Amino acid sequence: MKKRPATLAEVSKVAGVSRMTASRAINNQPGVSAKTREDILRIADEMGYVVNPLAQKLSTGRTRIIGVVVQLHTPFAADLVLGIGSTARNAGYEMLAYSLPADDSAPPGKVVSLLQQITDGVIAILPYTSEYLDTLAGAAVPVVTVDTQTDDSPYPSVISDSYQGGLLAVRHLAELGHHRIGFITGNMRLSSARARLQACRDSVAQMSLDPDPWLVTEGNFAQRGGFDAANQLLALPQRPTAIFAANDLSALGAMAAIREAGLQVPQDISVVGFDDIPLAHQMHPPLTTVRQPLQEMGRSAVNMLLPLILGLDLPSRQTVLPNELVVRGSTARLGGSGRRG
Amino acid sequence: MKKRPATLAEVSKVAGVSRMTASRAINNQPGVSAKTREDILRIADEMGYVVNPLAQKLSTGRTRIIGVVVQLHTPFAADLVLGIGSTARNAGYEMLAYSLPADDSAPPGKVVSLLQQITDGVIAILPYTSEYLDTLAGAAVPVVTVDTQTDDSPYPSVISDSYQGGLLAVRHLAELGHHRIGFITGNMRLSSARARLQACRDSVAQMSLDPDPWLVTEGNFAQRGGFDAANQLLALPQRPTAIFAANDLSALGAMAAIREAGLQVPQDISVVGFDDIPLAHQMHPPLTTVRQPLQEMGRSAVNMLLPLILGLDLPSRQTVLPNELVVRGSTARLGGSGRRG
DNA sequence: GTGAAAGCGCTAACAT
DNA sequence: ATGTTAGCGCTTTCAC
Repeated sequence: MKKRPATLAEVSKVAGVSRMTASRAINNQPGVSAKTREDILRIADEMGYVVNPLAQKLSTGRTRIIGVVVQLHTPFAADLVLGIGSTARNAGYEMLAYSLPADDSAPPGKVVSLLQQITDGVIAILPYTSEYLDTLAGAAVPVVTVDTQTDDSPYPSVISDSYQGGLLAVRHLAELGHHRIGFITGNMRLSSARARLQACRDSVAQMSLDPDPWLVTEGNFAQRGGFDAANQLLALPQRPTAIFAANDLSALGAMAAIREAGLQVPQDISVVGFDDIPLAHQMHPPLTTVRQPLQEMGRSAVNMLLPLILGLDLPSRQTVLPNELVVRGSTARLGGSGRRG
Repeated sequence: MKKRPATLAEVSKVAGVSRMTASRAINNQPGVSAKTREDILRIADEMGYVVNPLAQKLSTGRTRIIGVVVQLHTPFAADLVLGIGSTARNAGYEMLAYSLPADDSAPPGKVVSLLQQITDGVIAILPYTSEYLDTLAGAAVPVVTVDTQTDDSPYPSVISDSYQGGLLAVRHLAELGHHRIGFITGNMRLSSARARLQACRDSVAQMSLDPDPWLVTEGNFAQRGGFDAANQLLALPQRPTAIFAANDLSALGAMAAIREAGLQVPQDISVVGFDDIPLAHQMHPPLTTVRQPLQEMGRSAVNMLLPLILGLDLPSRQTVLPNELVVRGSTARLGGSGRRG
């Protein structure tokens, strides 16, 4: 227990060379004879030597660590971090995550400066309410943001295409024969919510679906909002045969409302969500939804960050990834009695 | 963009004092006149100065950062990390998380040495299959483990009391009038699974429940295992009126099996799980289950780690936290037709 | 091919 | 109350 790790100086001493030679050997740099190098490597290994990235950073400014700022208890966090971590590792970087507290209480400046002193670059996955964005501008290391909510970050960023995802959802319902489709919006302050709604509007026009404005109800991306909005839809003189909720949480709320009204999903009403949270496929029936490619988004973020770290220019400041429709049991052909058709 | 953060030397120069004086002022150490201190702090603030924890570590061996090793995509991770993070912050520490890859591919040695060079102490939340434990023994910084699975870590650790939790579950069912209770075990390699089973056995004996050995079926902590085990139970000549599954995933599997058999939860069979995963309260009916106090476990881990960091002795090497029964809709009074009684 | 010197940003220990 | 020296572990630069 508690034995200090070996230092370069110790290794070089045992090997009978200078620290520099040892450093060169260990970092695979030229200027060391094959034999010397081999000896040094063997000794270093025996002594369990591992470079101290901090000392390295102090000296060279690099640690080969990338930092992630994220609220870990957020539904998207796990998959994004997974994508980031594995991609980083493949590129020879390690990843360290800083989890923002739920209450926005951590001084943004502190977090960023902490991270930039440890890492070579930062990927920020930000709660949309945060003012961290401003602080990021002053960072000494490159920053890439991943945005699951607003779709309009001013920073080099990775987003998914909410509009395209909305299209996917509505088209799926239309193909099942639905033409009276209710829509539950998200928090309209977020551009993702607006994009999803716009996709609906455009689809309604292009596919000549029922244009009744009452079919658009306002949710807030929360379960309760979905529940209330669905109840409004169900109370319409002519209720919709399908509902597209702007996110899965709203969709769950909607399904609850539908059940409480004595109706069945998907027999009486089809429901589509957006996000594919883990819960989605565990529901009864499992939820048809639009999935953001979270792991891919994480990977893309790393792939944008690495060139920046090396001081290279970025081909484009924004990577937009397409969403994917995941068809499950909550949608069925209009009038069909079985699952889906 | 990209402006290097201010250094202590720069601040002290502007303030017209030596670096030491500035250092003392900024670190709230004695030996600086009130006025000088105030000036320095103001200037530091204006210049946006923040200590470089790496340099600090190099010099003092401390960073006031604690590290967490965890698989972030694991169900318990989020809550544990939340508890760790907030407690650490309250104590004036920051938290950085290293996420273990799913495939056990990260060389344990590297991870630990990386972390110990950046942090003052490490909290390890380990996948039970890992050999990280061995490596932790050689760490240069104190290590505390949080164990949601095995209940028997050789390190200073925080665990929850599986035996007590099992008692809670069975007693609840017994109080509802059930005396023929089926049990679905977990992966018996894990002591948590063994403790939960033992709690059942002891309860059966003490509460004079039906001792039929066929009522104990083997699961594996996975949904599929729960499904299969439940089918065995349902096939018994005299099937149980209640099932206690060793974790929520198994319980979900069991509920699916029950539904497929044309029976209803809780009217025909009550089901209790263990863990209180987020899904549990979203099920239909929502699952009655035993909850591990994850955030508290995180907090306890920090509270164990901090004294160790300061070189103090620990009152006890293991903190055992009680679990809590969360009664929801999946359990009902035997014979009662309504929800629960 | 190898080594000595200097410095990254900071602080403990020892002056003054 | 303040400053000076030395050194944490490493690498860059320049000399040999």
